[in-house]
Amino acid sequence: MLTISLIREKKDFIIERLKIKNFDAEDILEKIISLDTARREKQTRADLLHGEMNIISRDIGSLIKEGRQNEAEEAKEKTYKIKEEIRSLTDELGPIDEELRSEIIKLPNLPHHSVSHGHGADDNVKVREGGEITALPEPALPHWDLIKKYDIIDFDLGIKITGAGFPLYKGKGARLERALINFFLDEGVKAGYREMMPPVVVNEDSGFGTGQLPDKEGQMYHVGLDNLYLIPTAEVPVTNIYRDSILNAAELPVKNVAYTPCFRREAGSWGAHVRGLNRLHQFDKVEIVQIAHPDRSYEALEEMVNHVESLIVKLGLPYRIMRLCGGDMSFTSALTYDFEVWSGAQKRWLEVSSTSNFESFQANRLRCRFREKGNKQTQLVHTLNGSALALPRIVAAIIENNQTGTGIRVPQVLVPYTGFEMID
RNA sequence: GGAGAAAUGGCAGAGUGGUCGAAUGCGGCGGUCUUGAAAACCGUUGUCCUGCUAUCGUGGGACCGGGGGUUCGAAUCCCUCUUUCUCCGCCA
Repeated sequence: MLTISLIREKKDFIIERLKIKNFDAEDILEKIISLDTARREKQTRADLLHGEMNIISRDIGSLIKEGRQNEAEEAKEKTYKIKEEIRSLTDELGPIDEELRSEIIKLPNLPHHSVSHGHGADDNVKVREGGEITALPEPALPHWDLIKKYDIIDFDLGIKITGAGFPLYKGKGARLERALINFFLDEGVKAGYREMMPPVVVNEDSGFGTGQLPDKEGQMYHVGLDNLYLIPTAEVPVTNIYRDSILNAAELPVKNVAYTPCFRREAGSWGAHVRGLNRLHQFDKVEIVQIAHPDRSYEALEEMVNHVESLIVKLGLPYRIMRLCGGDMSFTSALTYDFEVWSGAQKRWLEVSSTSNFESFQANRLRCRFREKGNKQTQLVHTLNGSALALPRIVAAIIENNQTGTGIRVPQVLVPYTGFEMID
């Protein structure tokens, strides 16, 4: 959510920046500014009347104390009209506030100046790449065949238990999954992140705080009876730790890492490219989250990008890092890097991490601020997060790229975690 | 799930209708003293909205778990929701 002060002061700047995201903000901004003006005018008037009321009420108090009943009654008479006026102002104010809010949350975050204009994935900019794409023994099997061949992930049983998109990990498949989770968490802790294990269902306030609600309501599983949501990412609970809080500048940056299962309804997004592990309703992910000082949030982003990259390098997967163009970026992000690994048998790049700086966009919704030592004023923090990493596509790439014809070689860094070198 | 009690500033904890944004203590910050530190003493100490001011500031308003109500006036009374605690029941 953009701050109202920015909207008031930099309307034209916002219009220009949002063109990068192919978003026409002009009409919304006009509306916001006129609503805001009306709101302030009425609020000021109401405050003034409240002030008057406070004075009269105080006087009535002392009049009664002094036993001057008649004068007190006269003063009461005076308040009735003022009270009524306040009430009608308040009644008008409610809908204005509501509409103002609903308009403001329609505005996406402003993209960072390095973000290029574009309409979709084809316009993303390759920042760098690494690893080697090696030839696989023929016939190279896609992961959905390999998992059956070695009986490590079972979609049919997942369907039986729950439904499509809820796989059952079996034997060495389950061990591999757990090994990756532990490896990612350990690496995060080594990099200075504090490990967290948050709830995986959240309330409405949390959903709103990180921007899933109200616009992406249909993407989350909703527990109607208790009005709770299954998290689509650990970003939601972990960032909401800091909702409604004021941090000391000295505490920044706050760095947390968390493993959670993630739940996504993925309504309407099934198609040709989502076979097997490519898209699931439930999957495992380790997420890194930082709360940073605004002056240093891009350093933090850089650091996070390097961390994610190091994980992929250690797993020995060919990868590339893409800077998303305006059209492919999320609503809330100011700058996003996507990490893609090469899936040898599918012969395509799979997105395994999205690492973003949200600047103050989430912080404003979260009301998460910080204070510089010796300074009275608070200002909004910057929030960042990134997958480090999302498991299913990593698993897909590992088992496709490391197939030997007689088995699947486990990456060396994982062997201490799995306890075996081959899946066969 | 049943019965009862409670929710106040960073924390502890007063306050049961009238200058209460809120006593007091602790903590924090600034100062005096000291070679330095501690102790002691003095001062200061929330958030949000808004007006004025180039700035330090300063005026007004709101906020005592959330929402609603009664009243000229609510931290204080009423309703409701949420949460916490105690007892009982159930239970990984």
